[in-house]
Amino acid sequence: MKSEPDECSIDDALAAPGRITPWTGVRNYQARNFMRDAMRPGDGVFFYHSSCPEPGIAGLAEVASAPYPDPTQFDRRSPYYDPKSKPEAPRWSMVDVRATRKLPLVPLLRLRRHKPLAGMWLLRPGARLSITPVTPAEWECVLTKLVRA
DNA sequence: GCCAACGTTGGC
DNA sequence: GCCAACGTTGGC
Repeated sequence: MKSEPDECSIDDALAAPGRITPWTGVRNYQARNFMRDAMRPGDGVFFYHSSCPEPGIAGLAEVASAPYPDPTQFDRRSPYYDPKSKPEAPRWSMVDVRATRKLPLVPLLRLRRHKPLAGMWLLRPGARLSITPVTPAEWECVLTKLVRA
């Protein structure tokens, strides 16, 4: 899951009450579908820093709730307000995320150079999705081969 | 700040 | 349902 460290860094997420970050504001259908249809409480999450001087995996987290409607879609004062979404048929879902641990940064460049990860959704050419799936093999690979002690 | 890639919108 | 225009993302 991508987060701009200016908005919410891994340090911010670890300092939040209960280490919980409500993952509001996703307004892309494919990313929403991953949260709504594929994520389960306890699933592992790479906390990725994007749009910053050193993009890369900055920490670990886990899915901490079932999917539920994102309340910001109904909040007129929110930048994520969606006038076309109705409370009786919410358009946007979210999950809560619990930060578990900060990692020595695994830079995007190192991910790209590691051939076994070539198929990772995050690394696909032109990939912009803020939420992308990680296979068990990719998870293990990052943790055992790329995280410096 | 640039720009390529991609998603969304809306006219037809 | 097509497609051009536009907006956004995000690495560089």
